[in-house]
Amino acid sequence: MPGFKGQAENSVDSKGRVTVPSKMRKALNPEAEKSFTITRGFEECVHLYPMDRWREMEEEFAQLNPFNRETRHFMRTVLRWADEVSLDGQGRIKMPPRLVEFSGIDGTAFVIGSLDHIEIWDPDTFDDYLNEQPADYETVAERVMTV
Amino acid sequence: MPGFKGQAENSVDSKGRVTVPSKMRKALNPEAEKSFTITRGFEECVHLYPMDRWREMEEEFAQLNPFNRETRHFMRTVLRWADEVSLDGQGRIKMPPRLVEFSGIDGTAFVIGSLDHIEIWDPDTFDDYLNEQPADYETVAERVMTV
DNA sequence: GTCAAATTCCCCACTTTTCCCCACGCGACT
DNA sequence: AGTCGCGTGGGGAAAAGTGGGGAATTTGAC
Repeated sequence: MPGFKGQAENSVDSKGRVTVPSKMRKALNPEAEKSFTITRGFEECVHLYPMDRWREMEEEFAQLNPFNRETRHFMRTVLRWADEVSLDGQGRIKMPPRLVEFSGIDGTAFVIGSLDHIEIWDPDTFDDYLNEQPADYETVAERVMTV
Repeated sequence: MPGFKGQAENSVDSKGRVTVPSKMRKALNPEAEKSFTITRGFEECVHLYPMDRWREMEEEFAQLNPFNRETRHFMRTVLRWADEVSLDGQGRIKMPPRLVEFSGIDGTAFVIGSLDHIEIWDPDTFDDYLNEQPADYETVAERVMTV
């Protein structure tokens, strides 16, 4: 089963609904049953995990030590922003208002397929993010992909 | 069975009743039979454990060495604050007055799903907690999730 | 032991939000 | 030119959260 890839710029209507690009919907595992966990990602974006993948994440979280202060801070952040959403008949999800606000989205969402999850950005925020990067693509690639 | 996640800001009425968010109620194991153990948590919050999960915790406590001074202190703290509560027909629990006072809750409760348990905070106290955190989310995530 | 007061429990009613269904427009491919 | 798939918008039904009242049970005092 292939991972998520590609990008799209879709509208976010007044009810906070965003269409999940059809190509990404086709990459969904039937096991996920059209439902996702949506939560805060890194660098002002929102992460969308298909249910089957989220289950695995939960198991990883459950292994962490709850008596460690930083673990608690981490868990509280990931989990309190998390919410369960499902595709409606039109292939859309409803973004919780607090995640719309967090990501700075206003009318338009930039959707990126990212293997096991989908990222949702405000288009302008994503541009800024790209411009902030100190190293160019080739340099980063070399560092990341060199063992 | 999915863990608890998400957040809500629900009212605490004059009788000390708080609605457990419906999404969290749906994540309950039928085995828990709508009853919980409520007790003192860490950092001025209150913890709510579904009965089935609390049973497991009790077994873990029973493994501890009762001839160790700190073990005794730990057990006395967890257990003396603990109380059993159940959902009413509207999906609410009644918070024991001493836990309302302990957490500083006054009219509004901030409820957070945290996998195997639910956390209940005073909203202002939770804000303070967040502001006290020395490291940001990205940094903490990298430290916690890097093996 | 009895009564009064307070607390708990359970039921009903209201308001707001959420969810689900239906209908439309655009573009691409046949 | 028609059809199919995809993305977009709105309206009505259902559910979630909130507040209050009355019966039953417990607590404490006399």
